[in-house]
Amino acid sequence: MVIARSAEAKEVGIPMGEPLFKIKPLVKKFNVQVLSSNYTLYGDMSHRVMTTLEHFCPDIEIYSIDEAFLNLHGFERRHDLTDYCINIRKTVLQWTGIPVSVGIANTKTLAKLANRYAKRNKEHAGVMNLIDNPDKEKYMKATLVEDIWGVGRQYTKLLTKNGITNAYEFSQANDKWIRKHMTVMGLRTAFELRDIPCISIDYSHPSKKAIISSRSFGKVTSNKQDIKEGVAYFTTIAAEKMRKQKSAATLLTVFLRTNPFKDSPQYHNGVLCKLPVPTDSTSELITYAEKGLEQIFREGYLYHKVGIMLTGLVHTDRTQISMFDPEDRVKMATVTDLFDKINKEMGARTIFYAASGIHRPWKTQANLKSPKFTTSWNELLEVFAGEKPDRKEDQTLDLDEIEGEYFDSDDNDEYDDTIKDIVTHLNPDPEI
DNA sequence: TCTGGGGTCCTAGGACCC
DNA sequence: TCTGGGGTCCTAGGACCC
Repeated sequence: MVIARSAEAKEVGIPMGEPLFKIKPLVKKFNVQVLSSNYTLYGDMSHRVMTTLEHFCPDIEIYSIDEAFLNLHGFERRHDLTDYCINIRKTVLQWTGIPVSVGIANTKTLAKLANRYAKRNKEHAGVMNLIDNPDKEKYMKATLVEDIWGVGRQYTKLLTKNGITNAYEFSQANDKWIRKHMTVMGLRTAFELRDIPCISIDYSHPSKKAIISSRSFGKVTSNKQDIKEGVAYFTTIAAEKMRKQKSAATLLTVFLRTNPFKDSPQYHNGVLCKLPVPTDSTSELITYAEKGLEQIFREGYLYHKVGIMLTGLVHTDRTQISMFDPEDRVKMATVTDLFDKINKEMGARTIFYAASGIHRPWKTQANLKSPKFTTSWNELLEVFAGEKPDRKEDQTLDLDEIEGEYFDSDDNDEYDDTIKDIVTHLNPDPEI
């Protein structure tokens, strides 16, 4: 499915949200380069960009993988803000190869608006300053309501119906009307467009309140075993993410559904499991997730997607224990720690619960994935002077092949010893 | 005739964001 | 053949408490 496009792809008419098979002719005709998403690579590059930005301004809110707000308050005394940001842009490009655009304004909403023009209009060189800008009203009038940060599809419909079509008109609309129809969120947006800051910059990295892990299957399946594996797999992923932010879950939701784009019989359902004691243990969570699945699974449907969600998150240091808890939590924590350490040092899924599947036939397709150039030794970019030497292994190894090599290798004894070494190194207690 | 005032927690749904 | 994944905030209503 198309989830991001370059300017060139937009130009030849590649639409957002279309499944690839529907746009094959366009792709062929214009030789459009198609890539499966590679979040490891994007995460690493994002981190490099953000680190670069911190050189210029320590007060930074990392808003998403590709956006950040910098608080330049006070910088105007020593710098021309536009020049300063042109320099930021230049440096990010030089250090990371990533082109960025910068919008400058007194509020976040206006900065986002400015950014749109910085990005689109070549003449602005990627930077656009709306502070004391004589053309500010002109730009606001040229911005459709649907392009305002905080105005989505539904509000666009509502506003258009009421004769409000651009950002300027929205900023001038009646407060009571906005409050009534768009709640305080809408009113905050309107205030921000009037240059009154209502959305503060959040420098803290608040921990997540919910963690979801779900995926569409590469192929629909009615096989309960596959679905059970999927549930265990997604639970593993979510639990690892949760442990990284030192949280434990009190609630676990399991959900599954058939393919809504098909004419086949439809079914979707979810169930919320209350955990007796907040936990971050993968094995315990898998147990509950499987119990949840038992409750909602129905035979005879072609399932397309399953997932789990962890909520009611509390800090691991502040969990309420139970007097009647049958589990040995100390032992469980030791196992979990070791599990995470091995996977951190040896690579993801070096050790995993068999419940989460080995071959995972239901795996999502990602046939066109780019290499993890910056985070995997096996996938480093190679540069050759002259002709490329003959090599057995291809540079863009498929994950399956990597796993295959690993497990099929003849020297399994050596492999076992390595594992043993690592385990004793990490935890010298022979009991564990 | 006339029936208070101030809270919490939970769930579901709706809007938005990247 | 084939249609993404992961989040946040706000509101309203029901059930309950003192």
